[in-house]
Amino acid sequence: MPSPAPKRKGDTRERLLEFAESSVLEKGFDATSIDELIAAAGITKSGFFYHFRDKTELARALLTRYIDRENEMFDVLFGRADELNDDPLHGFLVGLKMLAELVADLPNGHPGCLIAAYCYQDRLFDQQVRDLNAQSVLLWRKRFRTRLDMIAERYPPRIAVDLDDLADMLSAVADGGIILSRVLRDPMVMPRQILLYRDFVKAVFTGA
Amino acid sequence: MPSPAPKRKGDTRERLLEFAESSVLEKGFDATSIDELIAAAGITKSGFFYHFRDKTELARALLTRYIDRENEMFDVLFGRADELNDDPLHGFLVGLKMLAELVADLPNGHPGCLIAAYCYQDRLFDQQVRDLNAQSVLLWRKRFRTRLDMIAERYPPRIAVDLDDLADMLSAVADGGIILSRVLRDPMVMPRQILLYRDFVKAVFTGA
DNA sequence: TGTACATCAGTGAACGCGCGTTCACTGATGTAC
DNA sequence: TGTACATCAGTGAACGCGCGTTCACTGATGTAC
Repeated sequence: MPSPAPKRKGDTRERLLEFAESSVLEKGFDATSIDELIAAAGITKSGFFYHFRDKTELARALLTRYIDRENEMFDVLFGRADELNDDPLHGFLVGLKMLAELVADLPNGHPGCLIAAYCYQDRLFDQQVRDLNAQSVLLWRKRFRTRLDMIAERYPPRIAVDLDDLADMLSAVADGGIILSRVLRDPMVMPRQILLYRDFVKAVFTGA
Repeated sequence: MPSPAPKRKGDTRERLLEFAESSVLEKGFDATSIDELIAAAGITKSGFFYHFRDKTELARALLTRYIDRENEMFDVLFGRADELNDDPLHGFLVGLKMLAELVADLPNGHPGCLIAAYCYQDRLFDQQVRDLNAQSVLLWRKRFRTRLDMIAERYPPRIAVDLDDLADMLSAVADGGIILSRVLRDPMVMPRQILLYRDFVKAVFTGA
């Protein structure tokens, strides 16, 4: 039953975060002014400070929201891939393909990685934010490392590589691919890099 | 013969660029104030505007300087690698190893890629800067693509990959590796990613 | 059911500071004749 | 060699605007009894 559009609680805050995220990815955190956010959201400045104690709280909220969303995306994606395959290697390869397609289907290309954006504005943030950043990258390393261990059990690697490095490489290729796509204004570069990483993983464990 | 330290022309400007570059890589362009640059260089604000018409001219100068330096670095590096090897594959592999060692030897890790920093502050810059950015990435693609073509002539690829993508992957892995290194505060992550890319190239052309 | 109070989601006005930029000026060095 | 002028590498003071932040206040909704 369709709820009759009640004044949704937390809606304004969510909209502020939404505007802020895309602005931060395009101009950086410092250049994202509170004025432009409230203009977009249609409230006054004091309204902003009702939702966020100060600008650094916005930074934190933005980052945790991003990390949570990204983790959920990986859960769903590789979860679905595993439902279709009970072989860990094939599940991973299918998941990577789905990831590439997901990004390829975005009309304007990947909107950008907040971790990367924050990383190049490091000094603007406090230790808490920097730690959140590091933690999330380590979590992805662990996530993919676990997966690679499972694969290596059944498929002894044909190429001797460090599996932590191979796990990291997905993050690296993704972040690097996003940068290339944005700079070249070619949305397809990033998904093609993901597929190239996929070729590498296949080569490591199957020799082709 | 040691020259008696004449008042070096262009010295102040160069120092301004030096301070600016490291500040931009740490905080971003917008958060890098002219005040902090002149404080570091020991001149007044008007002195800055003698060297640069406005802040966007600083942005341009910073970027062209960075691109030129990076290109020269690649010339020297792969030039030396080729002197030691007349096989194009081995020359490339040696060059990649030298690149990894170069970065591994930096005491504080890689200082960051200006292309990436600018990319995440896109909206702050004019079309000229964005075009410079894109051009330099295309130049690296071409540089490495040419190299890969030479290799492919002698070593028919064992793994079917697009050579433009494989060329791009070096940039992607480098930029992504820099981000991981910075976020994790582990300088070795980036060189290890370069070496992993090296393993992939070797696998593509030799099957191991 | 009515009343009292609390909470939610803001408004409106004011603040001071830092920022990029402009302008008229200057003292030392270089160049033409 | 001396003089006139030009260029180089800045100085010093002032500008206005935008920024993040604060503070007292408000009108609508929710909750206790």
